Amino acid sequence: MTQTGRPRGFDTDDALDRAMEVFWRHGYEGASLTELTAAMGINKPSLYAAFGNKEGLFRRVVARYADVEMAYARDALDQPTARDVAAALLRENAVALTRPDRPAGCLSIQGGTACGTDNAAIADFLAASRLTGENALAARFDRAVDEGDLAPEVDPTALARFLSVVTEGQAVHAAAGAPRAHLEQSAEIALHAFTAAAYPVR
Amino acid sequence: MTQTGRPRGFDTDDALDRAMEVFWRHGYEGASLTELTAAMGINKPSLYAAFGNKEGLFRRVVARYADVEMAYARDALDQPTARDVAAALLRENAVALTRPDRPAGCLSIQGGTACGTDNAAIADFLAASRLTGENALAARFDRAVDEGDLAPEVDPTALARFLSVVTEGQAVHAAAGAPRAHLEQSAEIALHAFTAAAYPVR
DNA sequence: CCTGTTCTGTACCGCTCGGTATGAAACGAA
DNA sequence: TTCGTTTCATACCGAGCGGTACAGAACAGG
Repeated sequence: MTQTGRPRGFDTDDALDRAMEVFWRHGYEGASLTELTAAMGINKPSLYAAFGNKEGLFRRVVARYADVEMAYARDALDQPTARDVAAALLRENAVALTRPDRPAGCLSIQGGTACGTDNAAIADFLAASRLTGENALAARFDRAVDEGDLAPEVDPTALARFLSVVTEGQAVHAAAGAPRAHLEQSAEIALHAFTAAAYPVR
Repeated sequence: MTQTGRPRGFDTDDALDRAMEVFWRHGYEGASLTELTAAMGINKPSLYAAFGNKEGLFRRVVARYADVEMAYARDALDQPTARDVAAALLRENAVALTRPDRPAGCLSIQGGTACGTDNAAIADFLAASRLTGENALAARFDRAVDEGDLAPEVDPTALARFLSVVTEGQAVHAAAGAPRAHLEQSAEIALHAFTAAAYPVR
């Protein structure tokens, strides 16, 4: 069906990328519609027509963030061994959190760890989004047990949880201005720990 | 000097504790003066007379939080060895983040990881507050090197940074609703990693 | 008692927030 | 050209924000 009416004057993905940077830098509540529309180059009615409301825009932004900015986390799952998965994840995480052309830290943490009473749904949504990644990691380690890469006595979900904790801590540190080298240093120590826990007999 | 005038109708520390819970739960920006004064049982003019303004109140709250709620972190530094310090810190951290009579997580993270443009000073203040703890930890590990507890080739600040990353990640996880057992599980894995990094020759 | 000082409660300020009514502008179809 | 449809820009809405003016109430000292 050919669309009728006046054509949209902006590209949706471009607008989402501009909005992403604002949410990333200021969080859900800290990002005002004034600042969002200014960054996106559109007016409020256009935003509401395209995305419903502020929360709808945020959810679209987070979905795009997961697609584009978190690709390295999905790619890490393709590594051949559990140790390689952990290494790729932690190292790429340190790089992603300190990209000079992006705000420091992670949208999923910066976006809404602390939200007002009414916006508790935002914090829950982000927590669920992070949990999805953690579960994917646990599933990958389950597979590693099946493949004989990990010993049967190790707990795949515990390993995934530990890596999730470290990546989130890295994000907090990065948002506070920690340089990439510091994060990489911590990543290597965490990797030692992961190896010790994942390959106990050695 | 005996004070003149009408006596204050509320206890400062009690009021700070009530305000702490509100900031802890909703963050700096998410906590409105209406909610704060309601929880503290006072009116806005009393708040402004006693604490200056919202930011002044928050700084007093954070100072009290560090004194009262973070005592376990200072106590951990008194452990005899670096490994015992790390163990006490990580384990007590897991407990503190999931106390049933407190909001989940940590005020220092929940309070203001993401703040609006004008309140960037709040995020910086909290980051500096966390860095103080990290530096105290590094100083403790420096001492451990001097005492021969840690080998000269280990990097005390790197160890402190790693523990700081883990505790902050635990705080994020706890705020998302993770149970205490999950945090303790991750703490043990991190402790393995710490031991491997801190006592390499072994 | 009266006076000076400090605190308390009410009622209010300007401002910004998220969200919207409205009419003009820009297209495809006929 | 005219129409139906969709998006655009302006201007506005009620509500809640952080912060304050003001007058009365509660104390100590004289």
